[in-house]
Amino acid sequence: MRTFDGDETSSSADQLTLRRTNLGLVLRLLRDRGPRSRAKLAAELGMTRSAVSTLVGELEARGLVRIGDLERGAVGRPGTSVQLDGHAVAGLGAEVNVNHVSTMALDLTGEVVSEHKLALDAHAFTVEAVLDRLADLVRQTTADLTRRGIDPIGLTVGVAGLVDRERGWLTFGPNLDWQDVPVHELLRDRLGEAYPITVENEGNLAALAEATPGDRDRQDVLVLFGEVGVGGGIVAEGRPLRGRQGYAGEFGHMIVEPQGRRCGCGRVGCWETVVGLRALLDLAADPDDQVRDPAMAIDERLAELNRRASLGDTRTLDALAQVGGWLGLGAAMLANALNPAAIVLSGYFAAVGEHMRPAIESRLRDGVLAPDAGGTRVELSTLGFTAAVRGGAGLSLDRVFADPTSVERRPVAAGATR
Amino acid sequence: MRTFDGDETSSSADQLTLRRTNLGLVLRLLRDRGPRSRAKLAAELGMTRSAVSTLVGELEARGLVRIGDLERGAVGRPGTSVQLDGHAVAGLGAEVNVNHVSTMALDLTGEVVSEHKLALDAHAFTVEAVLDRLADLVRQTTADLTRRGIDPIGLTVGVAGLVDRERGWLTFGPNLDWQDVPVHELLRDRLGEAYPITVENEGNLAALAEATPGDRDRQDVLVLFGEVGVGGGIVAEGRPLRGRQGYAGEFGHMIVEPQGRRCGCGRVGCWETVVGLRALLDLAADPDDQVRDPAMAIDERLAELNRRASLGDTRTLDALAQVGGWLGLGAAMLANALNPAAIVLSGYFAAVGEHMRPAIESRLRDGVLAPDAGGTRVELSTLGFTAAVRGGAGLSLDRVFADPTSVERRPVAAGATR
DNA sequence: ACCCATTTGTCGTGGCGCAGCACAAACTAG
DNA sequence: CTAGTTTGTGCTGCGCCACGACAAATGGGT
Repeated sequence: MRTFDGDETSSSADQLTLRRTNLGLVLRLLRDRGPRSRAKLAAELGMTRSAVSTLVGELEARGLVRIGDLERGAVGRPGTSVQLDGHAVAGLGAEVNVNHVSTMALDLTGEVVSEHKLALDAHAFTVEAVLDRLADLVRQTTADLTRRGIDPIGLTVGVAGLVDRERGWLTFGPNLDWQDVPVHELLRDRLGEAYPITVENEGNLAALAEATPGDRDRQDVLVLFGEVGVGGGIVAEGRPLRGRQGYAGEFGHMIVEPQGRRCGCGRVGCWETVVGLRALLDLAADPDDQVRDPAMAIDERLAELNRRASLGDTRTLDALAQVGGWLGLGAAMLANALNPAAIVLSGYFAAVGEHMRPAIESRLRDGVLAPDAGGTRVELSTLGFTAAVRGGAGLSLDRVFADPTSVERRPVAAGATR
Repeated sequence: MRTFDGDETSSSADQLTLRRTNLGLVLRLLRDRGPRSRAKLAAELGMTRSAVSTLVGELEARGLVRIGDLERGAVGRPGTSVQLDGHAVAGLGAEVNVNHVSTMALDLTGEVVSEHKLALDAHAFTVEAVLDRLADLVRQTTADLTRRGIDPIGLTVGVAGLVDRERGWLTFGPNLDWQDVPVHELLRDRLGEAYPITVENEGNLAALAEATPGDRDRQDVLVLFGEVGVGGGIVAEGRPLRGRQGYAGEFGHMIVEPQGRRCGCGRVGCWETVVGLRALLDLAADPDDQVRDPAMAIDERLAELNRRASLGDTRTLDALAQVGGWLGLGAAMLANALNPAAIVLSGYFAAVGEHMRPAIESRLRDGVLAPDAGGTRVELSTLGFTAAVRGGAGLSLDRVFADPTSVERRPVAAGATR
């Protein structure tokens, strides 16, 4: 049984909607299961071959798919493979973080087309100045696209903080020390209206980057992102869980140790006081240790901790086990509440995660009521600090997969082969 | 922009799907916003009046709506009001709990058509015997419907424990002391295949009962259910959040006090050790107090506590404040993670909730990072122990709202007025 | 009492999109 | 080289909604 989704403001469906739906269905099938012939598409979608042919024809006219090689079967006429074509459009992602601003462009096939990053201490600049830099980066990215003849289809901006998506405001960003910033408006002023701009919470975008569309086993994902602060994002049934006001995913301030240490937010016993980067460094090293030297890059400090752990240094191992235990405790609470397929550790958690994993998994197994921890796996992110921009670019692309008619038909190039 | 929802196994959309969608759209609009004329429906859905007319005609032929009174406007021809008709179909809900089995039937308008309950100590019977009793109750309920000429459209069974929805099994039910029970199959054997039977987690159903379809402010709801054990359910964007294996909502075993008391599940410091009914009774009364007498009904014991609290008994008030504080702590953690519009207290929490509310709300405000607790309200459920069956019946009805063509056309009654 | 503006509901026509069917094209097996 | 199989593309038909026209039903003004 199928229905249109009825969550948006109710607006009826007509023939055009039907077309849009089926175009999107074909496009998503090609994304999720790879290139295949029109006949196979028809069989898998339960349509006739003729209907699929016209759909593929329209997608081709919009530059979204192209006809590829022949597909030989056992017997019979070979089919012509249809595959996603990344040369028409790309989705843009951008991020405003405390330490950097960055952008990424993904084409329809998920390939990175362009990537830019600028280290930047957000505290040292005004909001306007930071967004100026970000806009510069976005312009560089779109210039890369223009050079290749690719159209930017949308920009999704991830910011560290609480986002009001409807207005496109960052309402509360304690780490950036921003408050009530109309990010959407400020960026539109700088970048124009050539493509839609969406503002999202960084954690949600990172979580989306870890979820894989179409893969049933990667539709319910929880991302835990550790730096000095701890945040995250939730993807449930393939969709970001934002909550009523878009504030979901603020895991760092769950209170896990009521008699514990004071947190930067003013409360006592927040989860990030025991699993944040500072907690690990406090446990693993004396104040004069090099790994606590602010002048040293965080990556290098984490590498040094990994080196010590690999050499069997007990203090380091104990510290990692202790933080891992706390991490596992919180992970277990979230797993009891949400039963995700995977909890993905990102940020510094990923960097030293291999050594924390035993402690985390043991606490998770012990702490989750469902047998076998409800099937929740612990994974280390491989996306590093690009998770949010990647998720943003992916979210921008979703518009095309939901409605391929949002991409214009291209002029009929007479015998154009490339 | 609209699309078909693409989460189910991909299957393409045709004209019939289009019709189904628009029929459902009309039906849901009538449910969510009440009776209105065809012309108003057309304006709100962005369709033509003629299209709406045929849709309403078809819904009428299926007995789902009926033509009501005239609707006078300021000027012009008055419209005829179209409204949901509850006389054709009803959704069934059922529940297997430790202390009772129960059923409920809701008609399309949400009215209770039939309700049955049987007190029953599940531990004293075999699985088969308990389901025999439940099946009896369901048969009584459908008999009530048949007497009125109403068709049962589906049955949703809520069970206390972890449910594998695809197979319809209760995989793990510690409170019932059931394990790997093929509930779906056992009930189908007893009730036949006249209507589809679905098995769901009790907490999810209770949460669905608290959420209101169509109301934007009641689409993200968290239900906390307190008895001896503590459970709950999550509704996000109007849909139950079940997690990868359907185990989401097991809040009672989140570990909040690592050095605390041992829980019935074998772990230490589970939330239910500090907010479960036993914790409240331990704090509020000496062992020989009447409110701890197992012979006394729980409702009466709670009423006695409420009475003492209202009279200003400090020990009772302190106990409620302390449990309320722990309740608020857990609520804050969940609110940080999920940012619901409302946290609904159910079970015994609702019974004594008025006296715990100040403590809960204070902890919630303090413990949630988002300003003003992210807009999360604390509410007391008024549904009592019927929440799960009501949610189940509502979920059964959802099939009709999603696809009205699943209800058969009725024979054309020649001028049958009644 | 009558006319007019306004709104409602219905009917007929047209366009669009998919299903069903027929058919040519392209291949394998023997 | 033929038979059998599979693929992709026309063509026709049907269902559904948009659009426009029209009759029906009302209130307000004269």
